[in-house]
Order: sequence, then C-alpha cells, then structure tokens
Amino acid sequence: MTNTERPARTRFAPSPTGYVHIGSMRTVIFEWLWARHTGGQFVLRIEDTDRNRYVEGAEDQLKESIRRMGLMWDEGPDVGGPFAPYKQSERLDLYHRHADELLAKGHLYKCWCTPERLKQVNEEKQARKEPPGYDRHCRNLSPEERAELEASGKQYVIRLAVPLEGETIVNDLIRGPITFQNALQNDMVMLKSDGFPTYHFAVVVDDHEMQITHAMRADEWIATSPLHVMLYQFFGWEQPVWVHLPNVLGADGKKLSKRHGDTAITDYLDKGYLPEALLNFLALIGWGYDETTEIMTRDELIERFTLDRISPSGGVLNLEKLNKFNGIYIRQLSTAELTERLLPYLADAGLVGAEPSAAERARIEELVPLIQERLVVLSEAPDLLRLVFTAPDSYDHALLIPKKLDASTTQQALHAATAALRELPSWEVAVIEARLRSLTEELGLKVGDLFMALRVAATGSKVSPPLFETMHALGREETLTRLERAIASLGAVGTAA
RNA sequence: GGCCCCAUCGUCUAGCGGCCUAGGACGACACCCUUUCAAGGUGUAGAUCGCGGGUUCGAAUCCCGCUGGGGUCACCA
Repeated sequence: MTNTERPARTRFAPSPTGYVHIGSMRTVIFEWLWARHTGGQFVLRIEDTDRNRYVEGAEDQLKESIRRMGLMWDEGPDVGGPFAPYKQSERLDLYHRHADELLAKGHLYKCWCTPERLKQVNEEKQARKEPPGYDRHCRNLSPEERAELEASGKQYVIRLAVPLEGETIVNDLIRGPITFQNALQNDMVMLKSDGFPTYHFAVVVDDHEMQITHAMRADEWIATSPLHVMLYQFFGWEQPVWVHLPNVLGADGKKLSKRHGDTAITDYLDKGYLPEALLNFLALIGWGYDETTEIMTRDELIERFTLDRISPSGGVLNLEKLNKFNGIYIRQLSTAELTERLLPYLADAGLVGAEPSAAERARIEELVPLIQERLVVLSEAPDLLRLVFTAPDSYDHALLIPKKLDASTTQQALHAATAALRELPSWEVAVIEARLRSLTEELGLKVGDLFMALRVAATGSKVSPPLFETMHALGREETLTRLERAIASLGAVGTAA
C-alpha cells in the first residue's frame, strides 16, 4: 500500500440517467472522505456517453443531491478545473485520439458486425451451451475483406483485442490481487458506432488524463476491471489504485433497489434526515473506525477515514439505526438551527407562510423545544406541532375520562382546574405546575389522572409534549377555551345520560 | 451455467495468531427517571466466529475443500 497517504485524487463518475442512489452516495462519501483525508481533490465527472439513456435534468438533480449532502466537488461541472471539460460528451476528440493510437498498435480493431449478427452468434453459442460473447469475426478478417469493408463506408465499432492467452491481475486494495484468464475475456466495444466511447474506454482515458490516483467504485465493476487494466497496459500508463467498494444492500441481502423502499438519497433528505446524520450513518456501512466509536463529526470522519478499514463485504441498510442517528443529530442542533431547518416543512403543511415572518419564526422557535427530543425526522414536525395550532374539534370521552373516574367527577375536576388556572398570577411553566399539583391534593385525585384529563382536554390526545410546557405554549386564553370546551362536551354527556 | 467476489449476534461492525469464557452500536426485553410520549440511565437476552479438514504449543484470525449468498456476462453505466 505505497503512497496511499499522498494527496489523492478521487472522482465520482455517474451517468446522468436518474436520481442518485443511496449506495452511490455512500461511494461519493468514501471518495470525498479519502480526498479530504489526504488533502487531495475530489472530482465530479459526468459520464454521459450513452445518448439513448440520457435523461433531461438528471445532471442537475445529481449535482443537487451531492450539494445537499454537503459534499462539494473540487473539480467538475460548474466549478471547472485544470482538466476541463468534465463531461465526457465534450471530450470525444480525446477518446478518438487515444483510440487511434491503440488501433495503430493493433490493440484495438474495427468491427463491422451488425447487431443482428451479434445476436445470432450469441444464440448459436447458447444452443451449443457455450458462454456468450463476440466471436471475434472481424478481428480475423483477411486484409482484402478488411479493405473492402473499410471502403464500404459501413458503420463500425472499435473493439478491444484481448490477448488470447495469459492472465490479467487486478490489484484491488481491499481484496488483494484478483486473477482473470485472458482467454475468458470478451473483445468488448470501446468506441460505439455513433463515435461515443463506452464506459470501459472513457474511464480509463479520463482517469489517466485527470490524474486520478484512486479508482474507487462499486464492486459490480470487478468483473470488467481486467479490461481496464489491459487498457492501461496497452497505453503504457500507470494504473490507479483500484478500490472496489462493497455494496449497500436491502434487507434481503440483495442490491438495494426500488422494491426495498426508498433508494434515492433525495428521498431521505426530503423526509428530513439530516445530511450530517446521513453522512455519519452511511460512512459506517462498509467502514468502521474502532471498537466503540460511531457518532463522528464530519471533521472526525475526515481525520479517521482510511482505505484499509473498508470491509470487502456488502452491508444491509439498517433504517432503524439511521433513525436513531438522525434523532441524535437533531437533538444536537440549537433551537435556532432546528427552527431554521423545520420552517420549510411547516410551510409545506401550511402552519407558517412560505416566507415565514419574524413573528412566525419566533413563535416556532418557542415551540421547537417541545418537540426536539421527540423528532426522528424533520417531516414529522407538522404533525407534532399541529395540536398547538389547531384546537381539538371534538373530544373522545374514552380518552378524556380517566379509567376509574366518571364523567361528572372529571367534569368537576376540569372545572376546578380551569378556575385555578384563571386566577394564576402568571403563566409561567413552574407556576402552572405548582398550582395544578396542589390541586390534585385538594381534589383527592391521582396526579396521573388529573394531568391526563387536562392533557386530553388541552390537546385532544393522550400523547403530547409535557403538559405545562404545552399549556404555556398555548397561552392562557387558548388553554382555558379548550378546557371549557372539554367541560361542555362532558356536560352534554351528562344530560344525554 | 462460466467467471469473479464475499462469509463474526436479526442488522451495522470491532477483531488482522495468544489480551476473545468474541467488544461496541441499532433493534428486542427488563428496570430506573417520569404528568403521557419521547429523551436519558442501568441491565438482560442474542454469535458453538457458515461447515469440514489442515498449519501451529495455540486460529474468528493463516492454508485447502465444501456450502451458502452476492456480482457479472450489452454498441448501459
């Protein structure tokens, strides 16, 4: 593992075909962390070489996802860099120049086979129970045949002339050397008939051109990595350090996909998982620091992240643990900070305006402490806060009347409480609590019973933030109004019964 | 199916030949705190380290085989 601590250049090279998968984000995290840890650069490169799969807007969404995670790239689209452009569709000349070089050396060859013929060849191979793959027809053309096809002007692709014997070794940093028999490799297409390179050709050329030191990518690339190694050898270039990262799996141990639930990183961000919680949590899938440390700040992660601690086996996404992490990070936020992050969710729910006024902001900041330690995810805030904004529209007597009491006793108790609260000299939490506690004694009730009746009367629910804090947040007027409505609802029962 | 990778509590992981009668975290359960829910605290259960052979005085740790799981076999990345 030589020179792993020298400034590393890593890259994330997605194709703009859709959203950013949470597993891809984990890859971004490792790449970013390693670049930061070594004081190197993290580059973003757009691999838009498949015009058929191009998705409008995907590139923006992808950049936005990375930005929202707080993992800005040092070089790439929008920010530029010494190796611009960072979009492969704008680097076509480069691939052609390099292809010509290898073509001249005989490591690449033109292939005029039609998709139909390719399909037919594979079907025949299949019928003979042979492994699929190109039959190298065009590699073995006679000079005359080649000249004729060359002159025909027909469409062609450029393929890799894989050595027919020997073996290719991929030195994976976390797995050690992996040996592949050359005879088993296919003459994969390097340049498509539309003149665009395939991934195999473009990554190698660009990683070399952009001086990428560590080729970190998901481990599904292991199977084709010998092709990439061959290319480096044919070019006479020094290989990057290969680091194939373990996958993020679904609960069934298979690659995480739509049927496992949310897979886009934005799904999580939108629900209100904090970027810092996600970063910490995701960093722990496939990597671990020591025996006991799990909660780590971004800076601690940067300082502690090393490649040798990446494990080779895939890891299942444990949502419950993510929830726990998110709660921890939410509780670490200051009231002001949490308020700021909650506002968009409250605006969506219509609890505050789209452009919250200073008064609304102040009001929310007052309420935030009531829910901070109860929040798992930011998007739950509106529901937790709704009881403050909207009075219960009816009362369920089964909730309102304590187990061992009846309607009239409950009604009397609430009435006494209302009177007591009305006369309070101030509306401070401690004052409310002191008065209500003494009231339980005066009434000969159990603390739990009275408080629960009051809770239901004030909030309509048996579950709420602490009673006195809630009453305080509601304000005296609103609290009394609600209690009176609860009392009235019980009175109706009394007469009906 | 061929090739390749992987294999420690349900899950994420620590462990890189003796410190392991395997540590931490999430989850579960119990108790404490307590006006509910949370949060917090304490504790319990949970892994014969996939199986079988070796190597060694000694193996979760090294080697081989097996089994299981996964990945990959496109003019997609």
